[in-house]
Amino acid sequence: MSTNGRPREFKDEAVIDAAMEVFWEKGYEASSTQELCERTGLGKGSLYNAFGSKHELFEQVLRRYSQIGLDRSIEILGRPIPVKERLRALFIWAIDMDFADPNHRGCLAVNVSMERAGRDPMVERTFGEYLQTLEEHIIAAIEDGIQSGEISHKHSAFQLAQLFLSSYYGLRVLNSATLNRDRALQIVESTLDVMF
Amino acid sequence: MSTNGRPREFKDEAVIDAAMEVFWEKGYEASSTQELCERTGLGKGSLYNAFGSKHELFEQVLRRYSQIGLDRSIEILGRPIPVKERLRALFIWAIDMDFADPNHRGCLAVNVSMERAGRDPMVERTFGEYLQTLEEHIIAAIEDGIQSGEISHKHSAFQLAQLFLSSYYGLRVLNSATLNRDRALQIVESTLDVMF
DNA sequence: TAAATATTTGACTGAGTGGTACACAAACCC
DNA sequence: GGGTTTGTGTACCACTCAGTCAAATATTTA
Repeated sequence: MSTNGRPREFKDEAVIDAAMEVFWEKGYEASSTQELCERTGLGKGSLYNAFGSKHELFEQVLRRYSQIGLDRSIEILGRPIPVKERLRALFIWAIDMDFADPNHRGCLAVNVSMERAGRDPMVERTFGEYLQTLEEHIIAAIEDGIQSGEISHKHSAFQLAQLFLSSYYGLRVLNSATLNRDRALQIVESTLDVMF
Repeated sequence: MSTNGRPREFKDEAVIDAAMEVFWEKGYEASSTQELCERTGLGKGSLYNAFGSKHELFEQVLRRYSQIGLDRSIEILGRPIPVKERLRALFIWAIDMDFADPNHRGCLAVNVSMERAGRDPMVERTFGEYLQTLEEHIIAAIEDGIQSGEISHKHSAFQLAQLFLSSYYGLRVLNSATLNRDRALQIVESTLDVMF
């Protein structure tokens, strides 16, 4: 094609990961380009040359975050254990994430979806696509459980998946305010207990 | 006490309501003092004289929002109808709020709790207190239902209340991304169906 | 009317914002 | 080596941010 120029001194992936930390801690608005530069190690010129704008960098961060979360969720939902245990594992993984960081920064995707609800089509689209894919996998897992007889067919897989998803995200909202791991685990048990 | 000076030309309540609209649309960070002044009709001096800082004004907004929501929730939970219908009414009221505004701004308290999760003790405290009070009233309503025989005592009121609350807030997260009223109503029916 | 007090106004501050311009550096191809 | 291309570092841009302040104004009490 064309001759090469000076090679980049960084890997895009590493920069996106570093930027992710900033957006995760501060949210979108409160993350300044200056801090983004400091934490990624890039100068402004490099950062803007490579990513175009704060918002485009943010888009890549959100896509990567969603992809990682989705990969992990799908892995958990595919484990060779009872479906109820897979759903419990998904809950517990989320709780571990919520309480892993000392300043309980929660879930980046949920945080920014709420922060920018109704004003950022990119965020709505990205989070919406993520949700749809996650839902499909949850429905599939529950359907497996119904077919194998593990789960009663009193409710449809679709109904149960919806209940799971709303409870799953509600839990994370509650975690941001109540900050109590044991309480979160109680909610998980209640939810699974009522669902099955 | 002391002699009066020039009287205020505004009612605090009206200013807080106007500021609420701004924070609701934009979130905390993205609401500028300038827009706050324009929409409240106050000059900067008056606003700072009366409320001290953007953050203190925000605190009053959040308190007022929570109080209004709590009053309404308690009213709904006290209606002389079956408990299941009260919980359904609470769900539907929330959905109506989420979809009332054309740019679906959602729930102010949830939005800012997520936006400022882990970085704003005032928000955590205010939302936490609100949640605790709401939970108490939901538990009381469900206990009524259990005692009257409307609800089976297969699960405790505490368990069911937790499931309701997580599903309730999860629904609002999902609403911010999927933007589909019918879908939200389906989730409500699924949740109530599985719960009872 | 005059003193005392509280509120309003809007210009102003210093720091910080996202983003740009451009000189310079480092690679490739001939 | 030149010529081209791309990346980097930094000074700089116009603008916005939250917050301040002194002067003007409106009220009550004396």
